[in-house]
Amino acid sequence: MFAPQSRAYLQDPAAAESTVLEAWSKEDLLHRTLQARATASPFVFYEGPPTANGRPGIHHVFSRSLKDAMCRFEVMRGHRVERKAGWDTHGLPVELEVEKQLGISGKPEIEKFGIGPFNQRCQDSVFTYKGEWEEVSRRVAYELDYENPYVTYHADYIESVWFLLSRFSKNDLLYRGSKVLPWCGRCGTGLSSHEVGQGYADIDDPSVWVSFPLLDAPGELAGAALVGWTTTPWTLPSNMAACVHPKFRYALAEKDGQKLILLANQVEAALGEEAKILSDLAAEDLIGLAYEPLFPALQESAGARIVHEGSRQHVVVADDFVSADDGTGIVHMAPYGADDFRIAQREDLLAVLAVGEEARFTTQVGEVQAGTFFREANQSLVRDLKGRGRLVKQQQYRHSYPHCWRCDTPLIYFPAPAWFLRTTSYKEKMVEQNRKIRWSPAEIGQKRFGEWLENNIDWALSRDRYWGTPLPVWVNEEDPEDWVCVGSFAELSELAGGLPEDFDPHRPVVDAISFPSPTPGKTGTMRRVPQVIDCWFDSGAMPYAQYHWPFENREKVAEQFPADFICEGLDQTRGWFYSLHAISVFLTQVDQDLWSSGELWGNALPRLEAGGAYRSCMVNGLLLDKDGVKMSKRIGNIVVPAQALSSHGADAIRWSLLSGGATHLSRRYDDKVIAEVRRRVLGTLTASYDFLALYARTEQWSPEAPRTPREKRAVLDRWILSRAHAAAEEVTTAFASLQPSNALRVIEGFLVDELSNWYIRRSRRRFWGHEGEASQASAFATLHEVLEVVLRLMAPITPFVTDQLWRQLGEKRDSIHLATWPQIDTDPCLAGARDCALEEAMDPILRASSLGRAVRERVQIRVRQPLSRLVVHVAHEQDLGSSPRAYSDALREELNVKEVEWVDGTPDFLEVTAKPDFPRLGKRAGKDMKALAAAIGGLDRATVFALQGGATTTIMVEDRAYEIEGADIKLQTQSADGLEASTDGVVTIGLVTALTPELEAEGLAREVLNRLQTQRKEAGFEVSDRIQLELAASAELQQSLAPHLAWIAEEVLAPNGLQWAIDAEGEDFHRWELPGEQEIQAKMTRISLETA
RNA sequence: GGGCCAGUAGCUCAGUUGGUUAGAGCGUCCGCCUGAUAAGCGGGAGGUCAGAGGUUCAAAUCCUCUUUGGCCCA
Repeated sequence: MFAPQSRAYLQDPAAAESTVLEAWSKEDLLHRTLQARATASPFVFYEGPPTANGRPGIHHVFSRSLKDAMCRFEVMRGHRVERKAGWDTHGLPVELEVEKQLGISGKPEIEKFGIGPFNQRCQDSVFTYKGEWEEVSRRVAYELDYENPYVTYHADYIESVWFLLSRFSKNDLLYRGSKVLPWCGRCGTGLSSHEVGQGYADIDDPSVWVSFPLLDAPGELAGAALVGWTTTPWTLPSNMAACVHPKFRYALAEKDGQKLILLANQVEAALGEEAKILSDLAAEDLIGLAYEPLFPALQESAGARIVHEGSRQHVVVADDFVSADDGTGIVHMAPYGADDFRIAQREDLLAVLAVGEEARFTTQVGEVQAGTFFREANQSLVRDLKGRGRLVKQQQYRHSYPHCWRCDTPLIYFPAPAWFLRTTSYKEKMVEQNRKIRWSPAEIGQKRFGEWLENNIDWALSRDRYWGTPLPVWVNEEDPEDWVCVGSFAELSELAGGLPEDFDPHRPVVDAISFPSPTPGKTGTMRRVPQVIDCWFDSGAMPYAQYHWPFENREKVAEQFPADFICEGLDQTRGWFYSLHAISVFLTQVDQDLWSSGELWGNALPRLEAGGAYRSCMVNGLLLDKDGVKMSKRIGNIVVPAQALSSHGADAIRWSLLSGGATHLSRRYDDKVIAEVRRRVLGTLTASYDFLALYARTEQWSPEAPRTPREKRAVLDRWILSRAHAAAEEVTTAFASLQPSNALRVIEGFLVDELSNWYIRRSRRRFWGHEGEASQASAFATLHEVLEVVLRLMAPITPFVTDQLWRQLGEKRDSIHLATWPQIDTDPCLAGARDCALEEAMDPILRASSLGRAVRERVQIRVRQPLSRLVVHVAHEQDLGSSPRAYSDALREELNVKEVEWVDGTPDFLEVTAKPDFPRLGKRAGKDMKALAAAIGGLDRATVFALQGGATTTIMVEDRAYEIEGADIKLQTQSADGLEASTDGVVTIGLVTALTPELEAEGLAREVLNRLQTQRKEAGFEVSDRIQLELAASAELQQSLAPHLAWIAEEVLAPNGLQWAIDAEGEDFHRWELPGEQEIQAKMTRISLETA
């Protein structure tokens, strides 16, 4: 108890923290915390699973500190917070890493290697950095249960995912379609967007303007042709429609007797100067018109593939994706493009491909033979069109085009078969449910996430990959429309007549399972589709799959759903935030069949709360380096968590990450800022504790000592307790409203300014008993209580140092993390401690002392020199809840004056002017405000003071009368002559600076005392050591000091008084200069307690 | 190209429902204090609140446009 901590902690925080960590693991703190809250109401937290095949970075420390702080806060508030860890283990990044390890690349090589061995490698690799993750988590005190994590590749987890998919299927929300992917024909695979991003290169393509003669066009459009523009002539055989922008204006132009239609401002660029504009057209004039196809209908040729059945073809449609910047404002549409495909579905267009998965033509088109590589067809297609008079213009066009990052082959955009979830069918429910989520910051939910939901498109669920949850869909070989989505291993076992022992649902085991069609009247074998599912679905399924719901733990999930709180990075908006939301809204609000009977497979199925998967969501921004540059391996500005933690300690890092700026903004990580936090915040905290501990030790104060009732404590004590109450209230609000950085600001202000720099500094003498025993007891009790409050307020943020200090504040204490939060209405230290009147009264004191120091500096009189009198005037003093005059002593000591004089009425040394209270009068006066402000500014001194005394006055603005009372004005005081004065507009002080010989002598005495105290410290004496003291000085100085010798002796703990030395020549004598060209010498020796 | 966010002192950031002296920390200069602080305190200098326009008696705050940066999407 009360061992010093500050020095050790600041010098080597990592060492100090490791001691605490050892204690936690010895005490098994995590489990004891859960046990202590076993019957408490749950606060549900979901851990967003990280991928363990990448190393943890400092940005993970950021989000983990946030999550941990919020959870610790809720635990202290009395909730049970289960913290199940989780690992995201599937997906492309894992596969790419394994490909790199194996030195292979691309799907053909993976299949050559074998899907089984490949997936085994994936599974082995996903926990490569698991140990590092756990260590970083442990080291930053991210309290998480790593013993029972959920793992997305575990069979149980996958089975839950299958169940959810089968529910989508049973609600007819799972369907097969096509998805346009960037596709490499050589590798035979789709590429993810980040792969595409790696492979852009400049390429020359023909840029062609092609005419589409209208069929059966009305009026002046008869005989006219649309002009479409494209840089991919190879897509023209698949042309299915022409698209205009619904808001653009088009022109009917004439050139060489041909009537052509295109954007008005592109006429000259496309057709040349000789073209004439005949008339202006709106998009509506064109929409729905049919035109002559460019090539014979593809659907009739063998080898072409229909990717979207539709009843319309070769018509004009409209969409606002059309750009006016290049081209003609009329876009040729073919099924090789995401926009094109989307519009084809909406407009019921027939979409037919002439190019297949190998990026080669699959059918003959004109001179182009089947088997031609797509780009090589460009030239002959253009020649063909030219020959038929359909080519309006041609150019070469250099542009940036995506290439396969593996083999440099130009990519095509290609509609591949894919499975979708029809999320659009319940979009409104998702939007509505989102409004109930508490977002921090709110605008992410309303805007970024909300608008993303508004523009929801069906979830493209399938991936043509290997390492992932297999899509549990089996299709009849003979009839593609006969398919089934399997919802459990038992169901699969029943269909397939048994499963292998220790069934691993991954590929390729699952691919081998086939069974006869279960559909009555159907023959044929059911085989699994080759795809796996988007791993975002895996992680979005975690509320259920982490407990193998609904196969097990039904009650548990009912309790642990939804989450009260989740917290992840901004990049999760379209990731985890969405997948959690989409699945939960479907399951709890769309799938009524599931819940209608209240049971499943004969066992009770507790209904989950209808709605989203989380009630509140905190979003954090990116972490940049100290110069605001994104961290990347390439630049080498990565901050390695282990290094940062060992040099600064976790507390300082946690504090600085949580304190700066709004959490959702990207922020910088700077070592200097963290070192500053360590000094300013943690240094002040430990020093405040050390102060208490030092005097508790030397004065033998015990926390068990009877406590002075609060009403009998000194006003300063009651003031700091009241401030602690206010701080606790604000901190609680900040945490509860998901704004932890506000909490830190409040704590810092309270700790540094109010507790350390005012309360402790002003109370020091009381601790060593100079103000009497009652005052000492009151001070000890108060500081002990306030430290207990501030430690608990900080515990969620800086869990190490707070626990370490907490355990020092009493005998054999348990961890602070098992303590209860300082609730303002129930905490014994805080309940009823708020005294606003007292706080109001302290404010002028703080202002006056600040002003007083400023005046002393201006007139160059140091604070050690006593002055006779301080005059203070406080504007509106009578409106304060209690009088600041109660703190006269604090002010007197702080400014070292003999007397504080409080003046009221109309003090002579003040000039005073009035200003209107704008918020108050603005509402009343409105447009007259300016005139009224001028009139108030012109009020004379007598009137202003009269108003302060309760009188009223009437001010006319034109013919409107305004009755003005004291509360309507604010005083601006300025000091006049007579005193050295200063003002901040509220408090005005005057300092009498005249020095008498007595004051000068006392000033000298204090100089001497200061030198002696400094010497005591330099000599390494304990604060309670008694000393023997010999002094030497001139006769003149001896005379000046004479009246103060007893006082000096008392202050420096020299029980035998001061002796004047005859001979001060020895080495033991120190010599100091004093103001006034005086000097003094002293010899100091420690004496034992017995002789004292 | 679209959406969202941000731009306040040299740096990092506060700034409430619009209210008239725009604050803090760091840095810098000057001074002070110390029987808690590898510290601390006070003061000075430092601001076109990114720019322009608008609404209002009153704008850092609300609206529009411009501009710069970040993130997401295409």
